[in-house]
Amino acid sequence: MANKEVTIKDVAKLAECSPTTVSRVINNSDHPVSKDTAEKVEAAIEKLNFSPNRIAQGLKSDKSNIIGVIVHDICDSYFAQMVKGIEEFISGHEYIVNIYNTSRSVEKELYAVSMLKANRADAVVFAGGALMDKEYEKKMYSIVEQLKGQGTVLLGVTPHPFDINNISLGNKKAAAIIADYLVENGHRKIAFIDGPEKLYTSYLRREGLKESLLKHDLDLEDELIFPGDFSFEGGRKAALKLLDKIDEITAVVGANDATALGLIWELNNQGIKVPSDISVVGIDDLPEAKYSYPPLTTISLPIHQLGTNIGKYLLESLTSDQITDLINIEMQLIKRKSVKKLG
Amino acid sequence: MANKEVTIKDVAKLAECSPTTVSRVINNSDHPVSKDTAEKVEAAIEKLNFSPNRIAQGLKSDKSNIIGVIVHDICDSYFAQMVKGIEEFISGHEYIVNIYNTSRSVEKELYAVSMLKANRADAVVFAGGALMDKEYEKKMYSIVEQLKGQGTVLLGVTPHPFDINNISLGNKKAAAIIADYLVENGHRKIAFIDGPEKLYTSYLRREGLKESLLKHDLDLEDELIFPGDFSFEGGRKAALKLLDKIDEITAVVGANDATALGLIWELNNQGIKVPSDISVVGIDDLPEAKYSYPPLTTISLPIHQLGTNIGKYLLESLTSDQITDLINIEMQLIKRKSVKKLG
DNA sequence: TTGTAAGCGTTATCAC
DNA sequence: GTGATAACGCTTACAA
Repeated sequence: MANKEVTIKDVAKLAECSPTTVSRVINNSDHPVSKDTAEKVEAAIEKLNFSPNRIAQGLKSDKSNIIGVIVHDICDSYFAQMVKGIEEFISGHEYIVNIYNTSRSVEKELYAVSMLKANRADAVVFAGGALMDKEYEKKMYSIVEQLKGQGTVLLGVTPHPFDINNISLGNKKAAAIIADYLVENGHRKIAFIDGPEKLYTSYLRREGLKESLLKHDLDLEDELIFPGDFSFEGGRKAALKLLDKIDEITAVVGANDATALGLIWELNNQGIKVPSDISVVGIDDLPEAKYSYPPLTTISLPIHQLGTNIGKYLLESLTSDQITDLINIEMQLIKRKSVKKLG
Repeated sequence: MANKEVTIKDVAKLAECSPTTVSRVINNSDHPVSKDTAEKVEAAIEKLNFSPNRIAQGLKSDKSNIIGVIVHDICDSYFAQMVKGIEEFISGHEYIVNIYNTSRSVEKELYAVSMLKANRADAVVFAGGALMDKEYEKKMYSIVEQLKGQGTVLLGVTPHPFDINNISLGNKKAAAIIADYLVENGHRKIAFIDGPEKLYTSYLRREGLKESLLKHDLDLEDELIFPGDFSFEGGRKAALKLLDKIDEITAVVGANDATALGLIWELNNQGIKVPSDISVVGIDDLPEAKYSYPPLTTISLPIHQLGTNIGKYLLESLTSDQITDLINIEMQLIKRKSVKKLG
């Protein structure tokens, strides 16, 4: 910007009419405009390469056309998929998709939300899971309420500790399905590579596994829960720590696919065969999950489709008055080659 | 938005002063304000949870605080890295990072740019390579000129066919380094898996390889150039086509890492050993390149750092008057295990 | 069918 | 130190 901008006035002057008329033309207003003037206006717009200043329109209409998307890490395939889905749907409808990477830092989450508030975002998607942190909960609660006061459409993926519409991803259920499947295949001693410590999603997946195992009278022992961080590297490191207990266990569940993939890689690297020596399962079904050695058995959460659903939901909430459908995500156990059936 | 927004007037009323004074406080203006009133204003801001409407500020100051980033596909690790780098730097400075996925479609590229124009973006990064397409060149040229007229800061990664500041990634040089290395290792018959057809980056990498091979009196034969699309899947498909010629060639260059990785995977899958049966090289050095079987020899382009450099450059161009440094990217041959030294 | 004027929330200019 | 007022580019009553 900064330089000289073509405004509605310039168009009006060239078309020899008032700015009002120009406005009516560009907005296809139902207020009548004679064909003659309309054509003159169109011609002027064309000639001047005019496009209405959406900032100004936004100020007037009390809409920013900004949709904030808060993720933990766009380099994580999981988030990239989701963001892409959202963007596909939303950005084609003249919205600005504004992303924030927070690295699961409380500070950055708060920063993102305050920016979004200051920019009067029309909608905000909390695409990353909630943080289990007192400060996060308290301050987020407050600012989210302010956002609501502004009329912002809010949507969370997985539960969040403030009062917004949350899409359930069925994290507990996913882990439960895995537990059942593993037990069904004769596994009794199962280890778990955890997700990020403060992340609620980690908690849900861990507890889901624990609870379901308990139903089979099995324990997820504390010393078989290894720390992780939802990353490939985290999975690799966990594999190294797992080595000590490798003879005690027959299967490992990674808190997500990235973890499971890193796990498999390092296990292979250490000469341990998957699944003959040990079985591995993940959650997410990332595109790369089918290309590991062996291909990863996992739970598919259709993340990209979730993204487009989110986009659709937002668009409906923002523009139409009809009640929008709930968003349902169907998960599915994808049986590939990383689990062995035990005698 | 839509509901009731807290404005500077509300703050003024509560602090018993004029909006002007409030404005001076929130902007740390050098215009004097008594300590007393300043405190009352601060208190009122606190109490009302006021944050200035950046849309309105933008209208006034002729700045949108929007930085557009146009990529081909955010799910592509290459772009995810770059966007993350840009976002890290930029978004912390109160800018809105607005991304567009264009899937290398002329239409979507144009759409993105016109949106960015309408939103009076302060800066636009053409993060994806240029398309080799007449319509793209012509229409882009026109709208880019309009953007320039608005004072938008423009930056291209790799050359673009319109007059903007472009960062050279050294695509030709990267391919040349690979050619030299392969020849040095005794390879004479080399195949190439191409990138997307209309993409200028593909052209550069292909020509770089061709030219450098020629210096060694070697030919990159047309029938040894296989189509690809910069994706893992594309690499896999190419591997299948390559099978026919497998006995003629000793090495394959993937136009990027994703391609090379897909190639290696499918080659393994077909029982062909890398590098003992055939050598494979990529370009980019994605994080995942070191985890293939065998780890991929490639050229490292520090994409994430490039992203932060871009962020820095934009910020400087936008805010400071001092001349900004050029952005230099150092490439490097990363020798891993996918190339065999021939007799 | 067209146009005038007020106002969206902010800030720069110019008084006082 | 403080505050009216106009203006940014646009839209929306309200007139004509």
